[in-house]
Amino acid sequence: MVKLSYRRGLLVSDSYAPGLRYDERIGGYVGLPYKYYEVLNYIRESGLTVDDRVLDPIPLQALRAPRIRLRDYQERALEAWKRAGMRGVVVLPTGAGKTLVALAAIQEVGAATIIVVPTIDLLHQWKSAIMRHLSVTPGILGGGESDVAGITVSTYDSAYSRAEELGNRFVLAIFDEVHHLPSPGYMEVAQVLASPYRLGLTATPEREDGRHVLLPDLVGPIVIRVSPAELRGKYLSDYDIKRVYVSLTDDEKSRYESLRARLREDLKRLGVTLRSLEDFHRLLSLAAKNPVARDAVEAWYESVRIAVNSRAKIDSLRKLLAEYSDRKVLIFTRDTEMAYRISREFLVPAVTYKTPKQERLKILELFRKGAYKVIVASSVFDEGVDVPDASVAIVVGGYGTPRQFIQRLGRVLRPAEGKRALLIELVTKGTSDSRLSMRRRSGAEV
DNA sequence: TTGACTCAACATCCTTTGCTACAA
DNA sequence: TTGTAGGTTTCCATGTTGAGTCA
Repeated sequence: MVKLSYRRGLLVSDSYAPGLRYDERIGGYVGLPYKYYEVLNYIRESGLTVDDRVLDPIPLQALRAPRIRLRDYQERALEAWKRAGMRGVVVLPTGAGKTLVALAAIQEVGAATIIVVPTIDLLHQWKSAIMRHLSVTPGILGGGESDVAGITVSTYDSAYSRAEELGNRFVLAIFDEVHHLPSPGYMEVAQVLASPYRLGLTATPEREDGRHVLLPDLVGPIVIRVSPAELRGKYLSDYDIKRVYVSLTDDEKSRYESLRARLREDLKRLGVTLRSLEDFHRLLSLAAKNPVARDAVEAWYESVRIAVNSRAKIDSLRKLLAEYSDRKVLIFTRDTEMAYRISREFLVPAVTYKTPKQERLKILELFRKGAYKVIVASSVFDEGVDVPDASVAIVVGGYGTPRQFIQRLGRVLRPAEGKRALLIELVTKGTSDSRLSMRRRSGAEV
């Protein structure tokens, strides 16, 4: 008989299993609680019996709401997750109803569940979805609330600070926007939870730092992946993606070229070549001590700024806004400077991280009602914010990540009668901006 | 309760017209 | 005219958020 228990953020066993190590002080084998499922399976497969005292789930009132009706692809997602032992990541595009799949998973498991989300906005969205579809009031951890219940929604930060105390209280753990989970800090949330059943939700699992390779260990493998292209025209609005190429002005061009020459010269002096992201990281760490490296980084940063925020994009934007004056338009920029420049030039409201919360809500509300036809935003609307529907997205500037591109596209894909959405990318020819554009689209599959 | 503030954590951050070649 | 194809480590800047503190 093997004894298995949970003690202050640790899984404790009186006999060995993979993932556990011997601890002198405890006088037994210990490991991170997320190994519970594996350890339990290992012991059972070894033919031993287990005195399992790990989980102490919070009681959950019977879920009386009728079973959630799912669309065909949502049903496939749920089935794939169940087949994988109720562990894994479901990849669905923004607006395809990931939440419903998760709520159906809660009904399936029928036991204490924690849902972890990255923003307070999502905290509230989940709360209302749970009340609407499951007729249960969930506990809330985060945004000033601290209330634990059979179904609890928490921010990553609050879950992190209370993980030890809550580690063995939930049977199912759902991680919304699960691509955040592999970050060094948030990862500990997944590791301290003993929850044997796990569901990750995202539209874009891949991370620039490559840490998404940790997801199978923390949550489970990707069990289904549906791209926006598969749902267009039926469950998501049909769409077109266009590119509009612009050129630098003579003035910008000479500044851009002199900055690039400065960068090349600095790199030559340093004996550094930039062939990979690692090379660039090396340059960044060098810049902390070395003035030539610092100058190289400055020249690089400034040249990118010129390319991404070129004057011709403003002119091009003017034409596009006139052409689509009868439609709701979301403009996305790379930085706050360009967002405010566009806001001044076209007299449209701008939203950035500097916009006070109340003002942001007001702008979104007026956009929803149609009083505002155009909003310009930096990257604040990329994720975790309930942005009212628009039918045209104009990407003035952005990162080179497929994730941001997919998320921005997702902002115009909410289906409506007779709607055909449009995403227009403004790209400055012959500069690092075209490389960024290439990179973000190459991985996006849209 | 609110708002203003600070702090910590997270995310992004790469190649340059060359030299090839070929498909859409 | 545009797109294609690969190797693996700790922070120059800026942008963004949640939590905590204090008035």
